[in-house]
Amino acid sequence: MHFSKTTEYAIRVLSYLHRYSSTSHSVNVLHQELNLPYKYLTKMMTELVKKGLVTASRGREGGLSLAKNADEIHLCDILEAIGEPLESERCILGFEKCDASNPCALHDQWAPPKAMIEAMLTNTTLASLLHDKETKL
Amino acid sequence: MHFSKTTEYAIRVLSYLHRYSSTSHSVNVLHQELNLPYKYLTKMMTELVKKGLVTASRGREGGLSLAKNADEIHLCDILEAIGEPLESERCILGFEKCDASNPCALHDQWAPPKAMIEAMLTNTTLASLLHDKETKL
DNA sequence: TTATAATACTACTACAAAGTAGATAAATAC
DNA sequence: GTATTTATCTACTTTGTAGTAGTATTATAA
Repeated sequence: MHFSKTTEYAIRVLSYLHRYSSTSHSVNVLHQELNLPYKYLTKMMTELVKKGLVTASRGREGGLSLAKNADEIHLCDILEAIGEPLESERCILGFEKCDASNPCALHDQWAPPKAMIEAMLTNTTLASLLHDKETKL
Repeated sequence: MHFSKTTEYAIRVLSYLHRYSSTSHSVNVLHQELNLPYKYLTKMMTELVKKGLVTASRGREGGLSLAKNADEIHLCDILEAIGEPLESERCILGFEKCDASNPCALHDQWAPPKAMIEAMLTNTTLASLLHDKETKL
């Protein structure tokens, strides 16, 4: 009942890119500032570039920055880019088909928390994360 | 953002033992009825016996049954026995220390869904799962 | 043009969860 | 007592995620 490490990393990196969006940042900087494994980060960022969430520029003064406005990037977009999509149709007990007409034993009990998680992931944007206070990334 | 396979299996098996609690059931029966891998199930059930959720009796007419009343077994007890505890203190972004006074970027947004999940897992008992209708296990 | 700072690629290792295989031990019906 | 049915133990294989290593490629500042 938690995010994958990769998802944690992606959210933190993209939040950082948004918070300090006046310039681009190299993988090395992200590695040091966020204390994430360098090599793993390069792979992940390459993936986020391919998925269109991040733009990369090479050479001196190059680096990474958000490819869209922060209010256009929802948490669910990040999960999807990482390969951990919402799976809103996925059954909590692992059944192939599970809905109100043919529910698993946990279907009804799981519905409210599930709806709340999905609402949070679809409504929360990068921009909305940093409004009130300085938070750690 | 999902349960481990082992947790899924455990919930299903314990629900089955409750629903058909008039008798005990061998691992082989559970394997066939619930379509779960036999050998994996034997390991898991041994663990649930050790943790005190299930009683096992050997020999002919032996098998497995619930060790407590179904209204005394909460979902969180199952998760804990399986080794996937609630981790209510665990930060959604993986930080060691994360609370209201020193929050991560997602702390506030995650709080409501988190509370709902925990309430569901602590309030739901095996007995409460099967009240209204026949559900699949 | 060239040194360099950066991304991008390919292949490997480490570890835990999931699943498999075979042998052993206990209880009971007969 | 014995055969059978059952749980239990030890060890192995598989698979996916996380993380590491080295190199190639690209862009740009000087």
